[in-house]
Amino acid sequence: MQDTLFEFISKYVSLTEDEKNVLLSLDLFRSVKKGTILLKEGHKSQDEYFVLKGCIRKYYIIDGEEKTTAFFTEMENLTPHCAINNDTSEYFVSCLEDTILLVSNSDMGVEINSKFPKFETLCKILSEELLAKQQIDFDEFKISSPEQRYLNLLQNRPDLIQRVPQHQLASYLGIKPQSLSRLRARILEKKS
Amino acid sequence: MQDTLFEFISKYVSLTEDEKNVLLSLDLFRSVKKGTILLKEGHKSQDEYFVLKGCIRKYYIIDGEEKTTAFFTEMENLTPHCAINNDTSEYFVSCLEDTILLVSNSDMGVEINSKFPKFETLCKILSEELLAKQQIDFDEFKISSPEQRYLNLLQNRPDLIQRVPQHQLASYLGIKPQSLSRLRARILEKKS
DNA sequence: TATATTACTTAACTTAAGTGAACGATTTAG
DNA sequence: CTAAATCGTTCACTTAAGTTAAGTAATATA
Repeated sequence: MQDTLFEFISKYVSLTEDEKNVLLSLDLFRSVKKGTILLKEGHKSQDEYFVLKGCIRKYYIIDGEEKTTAFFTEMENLTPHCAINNDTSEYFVSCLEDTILLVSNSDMGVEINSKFPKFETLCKILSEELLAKQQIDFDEFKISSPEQRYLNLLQNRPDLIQRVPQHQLASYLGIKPQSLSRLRARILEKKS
Repeated sequence: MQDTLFEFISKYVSLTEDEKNVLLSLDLFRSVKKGTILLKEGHKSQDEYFVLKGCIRKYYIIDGEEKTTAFFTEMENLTPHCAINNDTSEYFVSCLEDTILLVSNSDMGVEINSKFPKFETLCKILSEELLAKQQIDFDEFKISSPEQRYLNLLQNRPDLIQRVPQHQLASYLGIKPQSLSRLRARILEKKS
């Protein structure tokens, strides 16, 4: 598991054995069972999550209804808004599958940065990349219809469609589960 | 005009007179007329834009139709994706009003960083803030209907509704201009 | 100033999403 | 293992957005 992490990091910055050991010594790895809620609405937490294996999900509860706005899978990072603003969370984060996470917080960030200065460079690159990716995703969402969004997802993240329950996918696409069922049926009809 | 810039920056990092002079010496200020196209689809550019006064707009042209995905007004920054990836742009950027911009590119970034190290800190804070803001905006967009999106905009950015043409607003809300007209009429009816 | 173009609204009609309900098929919990 | 709850699909019906077209107002252009 550590190896996948080091492999991922080495795409961005080179790592010495010493630096690898620093990372390991911090004991950041956590195994969490499917269904575990990592963060609850109204709660405070400084933790941020980097997914090594598995899938976590971010969702709001509006009028008693879950609204899923994001999934994070292998090598994706979720830094909850409340951790940045030192505020209470507006949303939930839970595990969709048994998941292995790297859980860090800003205290650790300070420690990591002192022992491992490249870490700051890494964070900068990752957050720039994330920002760019998010802008594109947002643009694509805005300019697409629900059906186009589903087709895009099928192209870009076919794994999600397999591993995520339909009703959560629907909400992620901005529609109701029934509409997603119908939309899928419609697409199949068109093909034939 | 410089004063508004310094005032804005001083919210994040303190500025000495020397540093102010460094910034001014770089000659970053540009006045651009309404309608000017700053970036075209298919073109390359390293420039990024910080709006001091006025409004710029980011839009795609899909099947000959403009799809507006963002507006940037006073004290907001647009770093085009193509400037990060050194790629050709997928979208256009144009001026909605006569606008005063701060135009910078990564070459200047190097120069600024050497003469003015705090600049890096400033950029980091701003991009973190922007990332957080974008995530919230995206979430809000996903969990809202077009009507709710319009009402949110009315709450959060009433200035946009005044200064932006309806058909661009519509596309920004993810709907057609006719639907926006109808939606507005519907809201007025409900109120009475 | 006259003319052309563009912007906004309204209307009628079409298409797709929301809603409520029903039905098996899974999954979960006792 | 069984009962209960949840999930996914389908249906009929409602509501809202897309489409096409028309008309008026505002703006830009010659």
